[in-house]
Amino acid sequence: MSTAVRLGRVQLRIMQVLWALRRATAREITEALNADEPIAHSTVQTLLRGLEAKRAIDHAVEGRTFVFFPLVREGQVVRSVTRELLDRVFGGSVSELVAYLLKHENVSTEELREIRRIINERSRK
Amino acid sequence: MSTAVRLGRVQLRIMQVLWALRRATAREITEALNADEPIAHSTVQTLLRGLEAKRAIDHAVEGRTFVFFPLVREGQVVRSVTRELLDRVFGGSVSELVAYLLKHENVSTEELREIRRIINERSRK
DNA sequence: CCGATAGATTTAGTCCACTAGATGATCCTC
DNA sequence: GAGGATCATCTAGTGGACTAAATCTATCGG
Repeated sequence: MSTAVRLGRVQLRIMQVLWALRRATAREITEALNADEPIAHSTVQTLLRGLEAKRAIDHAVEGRTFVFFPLVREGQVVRSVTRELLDRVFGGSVSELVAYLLKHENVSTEELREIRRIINERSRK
Repeated sequence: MSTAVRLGRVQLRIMQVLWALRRATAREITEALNADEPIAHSTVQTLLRGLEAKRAIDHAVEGRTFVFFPLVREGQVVRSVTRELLDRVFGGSVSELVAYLLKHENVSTEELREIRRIINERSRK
């Protein structure tokens, strides 16, 4: 079973930037993050080293710059973090989670239609 | 907007015991947790004080014992932790999360039927 | 070559969850 | 009332995420 891929809040943000850009310098990542919330470049650099230490990313040297890229796929992380919620809070029951979402989260009619479509598609298989 | 109710892994476990039992002594909580994973009683006591400090629980003195009970409702915590996943990973889109669940998590036919039922019920409103 | 600049690395500190031993208070039994 | 059991509190340490200043290093323009 692949490694658990445990990430902190900002670490996840960084991974998302990396998944979107496929490869990016520390500076580019800092700027992308700063579009949402202020963060010091040095902080980003520290977190990048942390991510590298846990083998979530790696870097290539390009001229005098490091270009970072993801080692783990987005799917792996989405899976482990979703499973965590599912197991811890909803006893592993997908239908309980779906029931909760439909009952307590605002879902637009388009979203509802979309969900219905997904279910039909799924049933057909 | 009510407080964020931020809990650690074991803290959540404790809250779940408390929600189930409505009220329990530290000893009872330790035993309940030890059914799943080993944990020292003193650790549980420390965590209980932490939960009390953040106003998630309170206690009443009963004889020479503390009887703990929840102050926050399960719904509040479920909501905040679900929202967190929804926002951080699925861009706040319920249908994306549902799509992910149906595509990547094993869902039994009974579960699928159940989900379909929930949707129909929801649509009817 | 020299300074400015941009990047990488080192170092340090905060905060929080979690862990658990040691100590102290209280009660129950004999 | 002495000894043992039970419970609460105190103290301390680990580890991880996050923060950012300070420092080192290499390159480029002149």
